[in-house]
Amino acid sequence: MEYNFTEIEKRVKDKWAKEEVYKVSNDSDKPKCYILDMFPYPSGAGLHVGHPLGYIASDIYARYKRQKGFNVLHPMGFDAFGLPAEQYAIETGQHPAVTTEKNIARYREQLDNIGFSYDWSRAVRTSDTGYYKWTQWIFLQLFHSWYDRKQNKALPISELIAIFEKEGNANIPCPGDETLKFDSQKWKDLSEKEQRDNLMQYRLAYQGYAQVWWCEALGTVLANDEVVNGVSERGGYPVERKNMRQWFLRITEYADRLLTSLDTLDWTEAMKEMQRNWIGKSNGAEIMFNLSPALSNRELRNISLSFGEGRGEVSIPVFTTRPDTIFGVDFMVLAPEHELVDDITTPEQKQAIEEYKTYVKTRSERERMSEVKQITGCFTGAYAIHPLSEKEIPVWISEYVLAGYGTGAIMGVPSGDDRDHAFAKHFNIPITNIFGDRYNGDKAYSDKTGTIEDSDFLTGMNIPAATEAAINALVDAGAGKRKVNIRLRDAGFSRQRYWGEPFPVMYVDDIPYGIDEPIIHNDWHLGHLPVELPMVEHYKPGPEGEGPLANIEDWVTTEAGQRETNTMPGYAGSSWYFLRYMDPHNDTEFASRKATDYWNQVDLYIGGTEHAVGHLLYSRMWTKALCDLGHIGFDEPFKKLLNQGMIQGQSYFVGIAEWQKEIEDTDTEEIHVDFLRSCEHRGRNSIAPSSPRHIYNGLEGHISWGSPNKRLKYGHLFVDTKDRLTKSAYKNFLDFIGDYTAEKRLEMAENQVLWEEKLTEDGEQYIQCKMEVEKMSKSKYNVVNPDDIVAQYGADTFRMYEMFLGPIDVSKPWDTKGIEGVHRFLKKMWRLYSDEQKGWIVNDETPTDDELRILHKTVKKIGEDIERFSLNTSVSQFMICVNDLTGLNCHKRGILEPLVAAICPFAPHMAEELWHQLGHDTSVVTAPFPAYEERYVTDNTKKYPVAVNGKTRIEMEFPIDAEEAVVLQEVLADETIQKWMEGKPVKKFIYVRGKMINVVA
RNA sequence: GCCCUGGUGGCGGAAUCGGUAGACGCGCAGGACUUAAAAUCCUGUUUGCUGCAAGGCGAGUACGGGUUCAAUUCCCGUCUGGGGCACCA
Repeated sequence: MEYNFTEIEKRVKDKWAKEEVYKVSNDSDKPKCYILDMFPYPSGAGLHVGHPLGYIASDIYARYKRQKGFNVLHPMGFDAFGLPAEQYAIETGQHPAVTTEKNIARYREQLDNIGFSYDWSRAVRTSDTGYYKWTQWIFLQLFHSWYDRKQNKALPISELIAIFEKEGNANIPCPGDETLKFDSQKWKDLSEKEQRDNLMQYRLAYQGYAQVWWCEALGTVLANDEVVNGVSERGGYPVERKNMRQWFLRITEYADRLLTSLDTLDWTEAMKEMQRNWIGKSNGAEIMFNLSPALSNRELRNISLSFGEGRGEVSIPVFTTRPDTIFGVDFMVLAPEHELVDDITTPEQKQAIEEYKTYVKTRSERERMSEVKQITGCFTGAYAIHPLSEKEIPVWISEYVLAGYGTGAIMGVPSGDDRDHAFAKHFNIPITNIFGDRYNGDKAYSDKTGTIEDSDFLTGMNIPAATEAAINALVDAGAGKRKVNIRLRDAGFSRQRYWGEPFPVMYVDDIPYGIDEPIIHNDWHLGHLPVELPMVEHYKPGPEGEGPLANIEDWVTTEAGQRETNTMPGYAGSSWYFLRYMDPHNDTEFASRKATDYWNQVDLYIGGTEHAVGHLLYSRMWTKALCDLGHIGFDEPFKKLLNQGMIQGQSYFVGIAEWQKEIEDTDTEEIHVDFLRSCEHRGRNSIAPSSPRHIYNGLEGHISWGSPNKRLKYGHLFVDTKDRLTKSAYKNFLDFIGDYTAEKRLEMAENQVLWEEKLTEDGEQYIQCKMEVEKMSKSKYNVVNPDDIVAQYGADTFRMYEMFLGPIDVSKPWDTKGIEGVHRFLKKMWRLYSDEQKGWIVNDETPTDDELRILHKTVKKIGEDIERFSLNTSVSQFMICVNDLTGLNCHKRGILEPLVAAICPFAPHMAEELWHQLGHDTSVVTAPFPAYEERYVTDNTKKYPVAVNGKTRIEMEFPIDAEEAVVLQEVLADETIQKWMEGKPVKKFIYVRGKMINVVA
C-alpha cells in the first residue's frame, strides 16, 4: 500500500477529534508544562505559511514533552479586537463582529488542517464578552491601585486615601505631578473632584494628555499606520498632532522591576537588551538653566517650575547623561511643544516660532528622530544663564528634541554630541571646544574617553571624575541634582475607536469613576461587568475626534452618569490572555487561584521579535500588578521565550520594454505588453542602455528593457526555477487573472508580449523576471496559503518542511522548491513499513547491532535537538536514519516501532497510522518517547584529522581512550606527517580527545 | 538616525563549548529500470591549478585587519539584508 496522505490524515484527524486526545486536565500527577504561542490576529487575508512556523515548532515541543511524561497545556486563541477589522468595516459597512467571526472560522480551519495538538475547548477570543469582562475587571484593579515606591509594589488606592487623611502626601511623592503637595488638613478640605484629581496622579490606570494624529478632513484620530507620508492613508488628507485626554497605564513605576527581573528570565540576550534599551535607564543630572532676566520676557517673573523655585526667575530643567560637558554648553534646545516656549519667546521671534511650530505639528516622532540630515529649528529670542559660568546661552526650539523624553529640553554641547554639532554648524552658533586636540572642528568628539579641557575646575579630569565634580558643583550652586532618567513612557491606553473593549468607567459631574464604585454600583444596575460593546449602525467618528461610541446617545447617557466612549487598545486583551487559558470558562474569576498556581508561568513562549517591546513589556507589567494585588502567585509571565523568524514572500518584477522605431529615431513608443496592465507600478522606469534590434508587428526597431520594477502579481505561482515566465506559464497567468476574454488572452500571449531573444532549454519563449524578498502580505500578491501545500503534499510534509527550512529564529523567504525532498523522505519511511505490492512488511526479526546503533543515535539526537529547538537538524537526522535503514533493508519491528514514536511530534498523522497498523489501540500521541542506550551511541574508535601546523594532512584512527604518548608516537611515525614536518623538531603536540590532532613543527 | 539581528556552494542550510567547512535536502548533469511516462534507484556536483587515473597542491564561510597551534565560531573596523522605534498586530 502506498503512502496516501490525504486519506490517512483525514482518518487520523477524525480519530483524534472523536477521542478528544488533546483535552487537557488541571488535575494531574504529572509535572506540568505550559507551552504557548503568541495568538494571531485573525486578518481577512487568512493564515499564510509564515504563521505556522512558530506554531509547528511549539507543537513539536508540546507533543515531545507530552510523550516525555508531562501534563502539557498547549492552547490557542485569537487576538480579535483591532484596527484592521474596523478599517474594513468603514470601507464595506460590515460589522467587525461579523468579519472577525468569519476570519476566525477560516483561521481555525487552516490551523486544524496542519494537525496541531491544541486543546480547542480552552480557546479564547479577546472580543468575547466572557473574556473582555475580565480585561475590564483588571483595568478596574489598576484604576483602583497606586504604586508604593517604598514597598515596591502596587497597593489599593484605599490605603493611599487613608495615608492622605492621616498625613497628607509628604511621604508619598506623586508620580504624575512632582509639585503636588498637601497635608492632611488640606486634603480633607479638598472637594470630591479635587481629591479625585489628585488621586488620578497616583493611579496605575489614569487619565492624562497625549498627542495623536488628528485628521480634520476625516474628523478622526488616525493610527500611525494610517498616516503615510504625512497624509492620511485613506483619502490623502492632511494630518497634524493634537493633544487629547487619554487613559494611560503607569508602567514607568514598574521600570526598575521590569529591568531587574529580566535577569531571572530565560530569554535571548538580544531580547533582554531590547527591553533594557526600551526602558532606557540612564544616570545623569538634572540641571536648571535660569532665563536671563535682562533678555527674556519680563512677564515671566511669576512663572516658575518646581525645581529652582525661589530663584525668582524662570528656570528650564534639562536632563543630561554628560554633566561633565557642562562648560561646553553653547545653546539650549526645547521641544517645540515645551510648555514654556510661548512664555519665553520674544515679540520679535513670535511669528517665526509660530510658523515653526505649525511645521512640527505635521511631523511624526519617527521622522523627527531619524531624519538627522535635515536640520531645522528656530530661535526663541530668549537667553539662559549658564549655572556655573554665568555665560548667556541662546534658547532654541527644534524638532529633534522630543517633549516626552527627559524634561523636553536639552543643553547643546556641540563639541561633544553629533546632533548638537550639526545644529550649531547649521545655525552658525559658535562652538566651545572642551576636548582639546580631540575635537577637530569638523566632527563632535562623542567618545567617552580622555579628559575634559578648558572647563574651569573640571579641566584635566577624566570623564567619571569630571561628572562627579560637575554634579557636586551644580548641587552646591543650587542649580542641579543627581538624577536617574528613564526613557520608558507611560503607555497610552485609549483609542478613539469602536472595535475594542469599552472602559468600565462613567463620568459623574465630569469626574471619572469605575463602575464598581459605590456612586455607580449601589444605586443602579449599571455597575456590573461586562460593559458590553453596543452594536452600531456606522463607524463614523464622534464629535471632537471621539470614537464611534460617542454617537450612541442612549448608550453614553445613563441614569448613573456618562459613559467613557474611548475603547482599549489592542494590547489590553493580549496582556493577560495566557492566564485565561488556565481556566477559560470561569465566570466568577479571571482564573481560579488554584489553576494559576498549578500552571504558573508559561514554560515556553514562542512568537515573533516584532513583539519584543510592546506586548512583552505590557504583559510583564500586568502580571506584576496582578501579583502585587494578590491575584496570582508569580510576577513574570513567560519563563522562556523563543523568537521565530519571519517567513518572507518572493515577489517577482518585470521590466517594461521600450521600442524605438527604425524609421524615426527620436520617436519612441512604449510597447504595450498587455499583461503589465495587471502589474502594479513600482518606482521609476529607467531604460537599459543596450538596445538590440527587434521586429514587432512587422516593423523593425530597437528594444530596450526598463529595469524590472513592475510587479508581476502572483509571480511566484508562474515563474520557473530560473525566475522566467514562459509563454505557456504566461497563458496560465492570464487565465488565473481572468480579466480578459479567452480570445483576447490568446491574442495577448501570441502577439503582444516582447519575449527575450533567447529560448529556454525546452525551446520556449520567456521573459526574465527579477525576484525580490519582501514581507509576505496580501497587498504584495505573494502570499502562500498553507492549505494549498497541505492539499498537495499533506500536513506531515508541510510540518516537516517548514522545520527543515532552517533554524526557527532566522527569517527566510518561502520557497517550495525543496518540499519534494521532504515528501520523498516520508514516502521512503513509509516504504520501510509497507510495500506497494506486498503490503505490510514489518517483521519480528531480531535487530542487528548496526540497526540498533542507527536507531539509538537517531533517538538521542532527536531528543537533544528538540530540547534546543534545532528542528531542522532533527529532520536531517530522520532522513539519515531512514536512508541507512533502507540501505540495510531493515523492516524489523524492534527498530521501526520506536521510530514511529520518535517521529510523532513531527509527522503525527503518519505516526498515528503506522502505530495503529503496528497493532496499538491507544493513540501514538500518548506513547512514551523512546529511550536510547548509551552502548549503542558511543563509538570506541575515532578517525582523527591530523594536522601539521594547523593544516589537516591525513586521517588516522585511534581508540577513543588512546593515551597521548601512544598517539604522538604513531603520528610521528607516519610518512605523510614526516614529509610535512620537513625534518623539523616537534615544538608542540596538541591532542584533543575525540576531536583532532595537531603537530606544530 | 537609534536599538536588535543576519550574511557559508547554483539554492535552503549543517558544523551544539575555538578543533576535518559544505552534513541533510533541493537543483543540475550522467546513468539504471520501463514500449513510454510516473515512481524508484545509482554516480557526480565549492572553486582554481595539476594528473590517464587513484590522487596531489592551493584558495575559500560578505569585506579589511587582529588574537590563537587552530577562527564560520572570539575581538576591532567597513559594507549589506531583515525586524523594532511607543495608535498595525
